[in-house]
Amino acid sequence: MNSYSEVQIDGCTVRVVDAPRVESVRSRMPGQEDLADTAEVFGLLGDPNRLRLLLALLDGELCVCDLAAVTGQSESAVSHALRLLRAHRVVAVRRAGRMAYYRLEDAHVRMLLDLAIAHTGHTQAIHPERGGND
Amino acid sequence: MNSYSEVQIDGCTVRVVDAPRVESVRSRMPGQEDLADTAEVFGLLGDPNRLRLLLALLDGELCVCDLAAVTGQSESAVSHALRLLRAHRVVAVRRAGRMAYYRLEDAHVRMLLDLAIAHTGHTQAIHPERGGND
DNA sequence: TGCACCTCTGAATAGCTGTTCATATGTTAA
DNA sequence: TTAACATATGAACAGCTATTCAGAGGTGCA
Repeated sequence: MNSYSEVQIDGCTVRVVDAPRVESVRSRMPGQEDLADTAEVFGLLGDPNRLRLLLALLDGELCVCDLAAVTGQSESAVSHALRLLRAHRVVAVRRAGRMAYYRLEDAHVRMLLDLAIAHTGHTQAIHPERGGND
Repeated sequence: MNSYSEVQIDGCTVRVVDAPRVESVRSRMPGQEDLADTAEVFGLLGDPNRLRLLLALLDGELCVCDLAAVTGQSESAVSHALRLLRAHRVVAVRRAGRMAYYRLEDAHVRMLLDLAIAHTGHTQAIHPERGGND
């Protein structure tokens, strides 16, 4: 006998098993806007090429063509990616003549990257046969 | 007088500005496989609905229908999302009769979620208005 | 057994995303 | 000024993704 109950959520009747728990978790859930922002940041890190760009910037600023060389992408693709990252305040640009030097701007993102790197190192220690780079 | 040089990368001649820096960053870059894995994890967190699911699981396990109620998705959508997360070992399932209780399995992902939660809202306080640039 | 229930799955579709190509903008040097 | 240069941008296309719908397991109860 799995006692479940019916609860009103957003005007709809929904079947739930642990009603108070559901209400509690729901109340602690971040607002839709914060959630969308957070998901967007994760989404930006979810593309291998953008991730490479950001990891390359961990040590300091680099110009577009060097970023292209480091990450193995076309300069156009890099520029498009940087535009996205710039729009979300993840990177910032310093213009010097016709060069554009990009740097990591978001301290939060830097923490996420550091955490990710720390864990890939761990994976590497466990699977040394994978190698450090190509 | 922007002295740049030409470097061989993957058999292609590429124009770079700071050649030693490019080589140094390139050598520190994680391997393609690790990078893809990391990006995939971030990608999983990059969808608002999946993010909601995972945040709901921070406090402990929940069944599919309660997850649907908490996150406001259809049970089918939740099941599909959980299947993906399960395939990547981010969540694990405990079956009890016809119920399926899901829990967070990946400690790394839990850290990322905690970090994200800790920072939600702060961004708003620091940057009251977003989207002035570009 | 029959039936309601919870979850899972496959197929299909609509929407998003990242890349490329061509071109524009702005800069430096000759 | 002209030419080479560094980056930025728009359009378009291919590939991916998340949702919905319909239905298929399995499970518990009468």
